[in-house]
Amino acid sequence: MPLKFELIANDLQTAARRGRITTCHGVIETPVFMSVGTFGTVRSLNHFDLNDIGVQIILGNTYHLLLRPGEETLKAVDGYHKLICWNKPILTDSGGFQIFSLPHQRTISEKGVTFKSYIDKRYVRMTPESNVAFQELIGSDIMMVLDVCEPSTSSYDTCAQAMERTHRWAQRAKTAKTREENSQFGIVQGAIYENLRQESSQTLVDMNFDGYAIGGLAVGETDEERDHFTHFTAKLLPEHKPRYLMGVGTPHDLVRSVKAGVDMFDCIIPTNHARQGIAYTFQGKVKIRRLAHATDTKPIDDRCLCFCCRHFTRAYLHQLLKSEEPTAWSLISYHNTWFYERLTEKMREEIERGNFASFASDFISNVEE
RNA sequence: GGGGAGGUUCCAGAGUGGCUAAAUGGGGCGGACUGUAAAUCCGCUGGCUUACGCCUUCGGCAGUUCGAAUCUGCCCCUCCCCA
Repeated sequence: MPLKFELIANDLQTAARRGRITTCHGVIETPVFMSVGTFGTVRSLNHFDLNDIGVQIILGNTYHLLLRPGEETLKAVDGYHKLICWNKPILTDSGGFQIFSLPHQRTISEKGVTFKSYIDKRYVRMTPESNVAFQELIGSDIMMVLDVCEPSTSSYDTCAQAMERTHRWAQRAKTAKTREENSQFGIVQGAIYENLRQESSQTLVDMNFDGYAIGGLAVGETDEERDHFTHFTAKLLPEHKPRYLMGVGTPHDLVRSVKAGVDMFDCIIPTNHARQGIAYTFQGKVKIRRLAHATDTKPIDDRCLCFCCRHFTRAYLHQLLKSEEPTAWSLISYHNTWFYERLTEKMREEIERGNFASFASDFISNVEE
């Protein structure tokens, strides 16, 4: 059966809402942050870590999985959940973003896209239909349609054309879908043009997807534009379906976007920035590589209850980072993922308590970005 | 005591008459990263100045030269080998 989305509470002062998504692989409490696990693992964390942290759902990427392990392996092992030994929900991105963002050779036509594999240089073809078939083979709980992503700073005409193609591809993906248990989300495009966002939302809503993503943000626009278009687009999406803001973002982005009525997020920031030594806390960002932390015997955050903060000091993490020891990346990734999880958990509680607006404004004004 | 090597900007270490405020690393400081080809990338790092530029730097002192981190003499200091 397709996913079920229930609204548990609506904030009275903002568009924030508290919801619950039920999939074949379990329940997801929203707002939710989804950890990015492109290749089958949230980089430098293992499944025990993810379970301890309380990670509810991870992302996979159709583009990467098509190149490796590929169709044959996934068929042989009976899907991605089994391959990666993960029995909670998985959302798969279609790869639209990779086709847009990777600097390799590719040609995009109405039929689909052909690109050169960065692994073995072979040419790979992908159509909206083959993309769905592959995501069904993956066994994704939530499949994203193949979209056309443009930098948000592109011209109106470019963005309009990308959006229109995204719509046609969305319809084809919808038609190609054969399995009930793999839900499917449409992706709203339209860059930073209100009328395009409006048209895109309406068109996709008419196609009746299981949920809707706001795509094409965090690809070149300013923070203000991103915030504006998140609010603007979220409002256009149906109340009774999950809303997913793709690829976003910083802790501030999350709080602002929940306020706008977004239910789902994913972002590489907590794990990617962890590898650069950046730790996130309710007191702001901490750059562990700074000399100031070389002898700092405090944890990243002395109020944090995560494994890393309960056992290790900034001085130790600093030492590990300077020594390029992978343990640093795991520990800080652990902490950051824990922080994102606690942040979204906190937002869920505050929405339920009817206190979200004040929490959000405190967070935005007091926590250093 | 005899023989040898060397002292360069925070560190290591290039440079061995002008293109040198001095390569390259490291360290430090700052920045970027938002649907992960990221263990990545980009600045700055003697002083003053917005800048042009000026001033002070290559162990010390004294020379040679139009010009010296680079050549000469003396001095100081390190290290290695042999006794």
